[in-house]
Amino acid sequence: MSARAGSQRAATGPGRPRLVEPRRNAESAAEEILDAAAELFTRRGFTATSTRMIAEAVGIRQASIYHHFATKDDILATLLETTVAGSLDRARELLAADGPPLDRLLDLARFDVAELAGARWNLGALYLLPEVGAERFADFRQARAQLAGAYAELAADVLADPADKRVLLPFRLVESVIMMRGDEDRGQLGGHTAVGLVDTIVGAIRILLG
Amino acid sequence: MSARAGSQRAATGPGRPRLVEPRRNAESAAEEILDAAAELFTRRGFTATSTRMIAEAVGIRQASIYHHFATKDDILATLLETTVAGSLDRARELLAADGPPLDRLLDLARFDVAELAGARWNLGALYLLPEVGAERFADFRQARAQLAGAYAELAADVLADPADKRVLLPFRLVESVIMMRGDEDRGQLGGHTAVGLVDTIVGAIRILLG
DNA sequence: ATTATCTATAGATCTATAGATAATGC
DNA sequence: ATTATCTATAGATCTATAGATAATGC
Repeated sequence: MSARAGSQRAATGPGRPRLVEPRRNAESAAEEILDAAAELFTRRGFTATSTRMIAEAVGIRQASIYHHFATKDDILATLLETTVAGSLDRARELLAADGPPLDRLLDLARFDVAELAGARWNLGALYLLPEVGAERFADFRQARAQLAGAYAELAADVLADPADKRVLLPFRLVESVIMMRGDEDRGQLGGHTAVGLVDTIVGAIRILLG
Repeated sequence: MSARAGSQRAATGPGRPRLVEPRRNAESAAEEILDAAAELFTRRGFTATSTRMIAEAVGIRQASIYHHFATKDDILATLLETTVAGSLDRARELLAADGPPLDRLLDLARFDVAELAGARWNLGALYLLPEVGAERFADFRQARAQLAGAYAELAADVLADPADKRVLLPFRLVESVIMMRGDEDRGQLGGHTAVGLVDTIVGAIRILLG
């Protein structure tokens, strides 16, 4: 039984062989492309990342990307949708659930912060790309607005006052992990790590609404 | 005395005349370019904004930009440095000042939040551009890291414990105005405005460190 | 003479398409 | 036959430079 480091895909299957063996942790060519794009889009930005760079990071030719995605926009749209989907499902469950609103809010916050802090790349940084303001990504923006709305609704229940402007803060504290990770990646978060700050952020939400 | 709407520059002076009259609120051609670039970089991003778009927003030809800035990078570097300089000066004054650390921290926070919320464009969004990670902008990143350090130092004095991880939160709460304004610009901040949240954010910092 | 603009363009991209090639699968 | 890759390239940019032009200032 020959061991292969990591979980790179086998280089077999239909189609003309690649010039270079697969090296990304991914289960399909499309996922190799998404993984490389996630790394590059979060580090360098969307427009500043060319399809050639993505292809080189995967180990295929630039044109081969277009067998899996019709446009470069579609790659970003796929990344945005898959990263928000899990949080939004969880938010809807917790909105409909019973129990103290504070517990449900902190549950949601812990889930999101852990995901943002622990993902292989700083996927939350995709939300901050200015290009996401384009009409093409309106569906994603709406999903994210619904997630923000769920945070506000739970917080309003905790405070028993929907007019209290503090209802907006839990979502923003969760988002702050994105900036912390960005600074961490550039070695500018002092001795801290985003992962080590999960409890601090969740604790801050509890204090603020207490 | 003939009135001229706004404070556009007069179209006189040395040099070949423009094809179109100045229309930006600015005191020099360089500042017209910076104003247009600030609007476009914050809305669309750096790489996605071409020098031609900036020139059209000013009312000059694309090549004319290069009489005032040697490269496109220099335009962004100028914007970054001018926006962080005021905060950093204030932070240094407050670090050296007497008085309760909490008062000084809240003073700094109020100053920064008000500036971020009230500026003509969402200049804070420039800090979030992935392109700012490039070596070219290392000076700016260092200045911003020093600002973050000033917040942490004042917060550590308030808590009388530099190891308390909450020292990192005031700076992040201030930054959250950038995201709020971004959502506001896209009509996704509900009925709120970033300006209307200044007191909420400063109040949250007080609660967290109390 | 100096200045700030203009026109024109070189050279380097970048996205996406067309069509060839080399595997597997039936 | 189907699939996934490859090579080649069209057409549209984009940044920056070269040099002409039309003002003011001395």
